[in-house]
Amino acid sequence: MTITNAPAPRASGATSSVAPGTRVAVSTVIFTLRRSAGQERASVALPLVRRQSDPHEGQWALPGGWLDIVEDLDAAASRTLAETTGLAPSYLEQLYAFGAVDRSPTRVVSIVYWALIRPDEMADTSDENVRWFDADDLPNLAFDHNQIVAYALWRLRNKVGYSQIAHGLLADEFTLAELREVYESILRRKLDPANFRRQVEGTDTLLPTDRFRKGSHRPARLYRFNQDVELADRGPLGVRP
Amino acid sequence: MTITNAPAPRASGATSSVAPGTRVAVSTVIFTLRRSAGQERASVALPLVRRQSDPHEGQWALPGGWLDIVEDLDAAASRTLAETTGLAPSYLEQLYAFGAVDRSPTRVVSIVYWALIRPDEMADTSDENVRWFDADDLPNLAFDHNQIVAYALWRLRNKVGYSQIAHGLLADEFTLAELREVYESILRRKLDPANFRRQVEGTDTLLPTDRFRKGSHRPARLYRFNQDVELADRGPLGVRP
DNA sequence: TGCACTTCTGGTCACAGCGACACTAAGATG
DNA sequence: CATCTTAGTGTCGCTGTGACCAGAAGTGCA
Repeated sequence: MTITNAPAPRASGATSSVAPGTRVAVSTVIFTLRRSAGQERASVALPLVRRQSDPHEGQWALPGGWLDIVEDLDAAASRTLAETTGLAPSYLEQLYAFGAVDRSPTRVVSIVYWALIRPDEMADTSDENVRWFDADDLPNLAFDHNQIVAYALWRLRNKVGYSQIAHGLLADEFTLAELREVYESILRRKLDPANFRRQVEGTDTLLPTDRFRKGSHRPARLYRFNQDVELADRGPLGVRP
Repeated sequence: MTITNAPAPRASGATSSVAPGTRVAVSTVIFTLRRSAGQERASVALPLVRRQSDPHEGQWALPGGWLDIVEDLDAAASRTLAETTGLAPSYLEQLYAFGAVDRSPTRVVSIVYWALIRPDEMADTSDENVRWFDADDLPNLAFDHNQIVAYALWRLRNKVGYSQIAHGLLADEFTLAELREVYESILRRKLDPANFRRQVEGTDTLLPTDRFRKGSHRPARLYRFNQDVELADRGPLGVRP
């Protein structure tokens, strides 16, 4: 294996012969749901930023940046997310650490997070260099970011089956049809409305309200996520947004 | 939050005023099964090394070391494991990246792996500074390593339910009773032999041989792990030992 | 107003998976 | 040879789930 190991200048006033150490970056795969015109279902979308500098300049890449020396990993991910979308995530979890020697010309270990944000809270970025892409229709990304997104998608589709993360894509109050549509969009298949209702009502994760959503046909009851259950979900680490 | 940020000398000939960057370490939680004398079930055990140098000197800690600049993360974990046990792991997977600012006096991001090795392949280390501990009865470890082990144990007990990792703790050929004992040790509860057989035979993960294990009472058929199935198990990343 | 249509909501039915448990097979032990 | 222990088979009842039916309650159009 050939390794291009171009020395990168360090920010401090070191002499020029300093060998570059391993640097730590933090990137985030930010998912939301987006309903494209004419599409039957909503689709999973994520923001990418166009690289302005040397490695892979001009290509699209995951939002991220260097880890600050006095910044926790989670905080760095939140910062990344805020700088891209201007929002706090409704869900944030560490995904994986990518550190293959040849994934970048200089040695970079990327701690990658994945996050969910609610479509209704989406600030429309007027930034030319930030664009939202369909997760299933991505261009060639910089570095190993295509592989990273594929893994994040796998985790999303996997975790939606046994976790309550779907609520991270909905507003405070929602109908069962809206919740079902989140699942259908992520899993890319239709779910039976009656069976879906039975399953989700079997758990204690939903609190029915006495309000209804009118407008289309028969009014649908609005539900609310049971906050008490949410915390037991994660493992002993308890990653908090 | 107070941060002790003692400068650590860099290996190269830099001037003394170089601020220390974030350093990357790799540690591994290595599990095996051990049957203590008088114990009914085998128990999960892991090796710890006594720290020889400054932070937390004398305390027990997970085996690990600095990430070499031309070394993949997986390779660093394998090296760690070899240096401790002298063996190649039968299972190796990345666990989590720990990077809280205050987890060490200097800024260290630890990429933690967890691994399984077969009890029968255990080389008994005569090293005074390496000792195997019961996972459920650990002393106070250095840094945040108690928390790390707790998380690794959670993952082990979780993953054994939906994955085939139990085979990582067995020899090539084994009886169903031996396989069941692995599950019982990890999950810390008895399993019904008949139901266990039905479940595990329902999958295509086991290949029956025509050999039997004699010695105790009625001879038990020896099984062999179906290698073809193993690969489909992991996600799109496919972490290989 | 009345009828068709859509969505919400509750219910039934058949089937698969699983825990509990009874029972047979076969070698070890004395 | 009788008894004990472990290996392996079969059965029963419960539960969760997919497929599907049917009534409830609105909208929209003739």
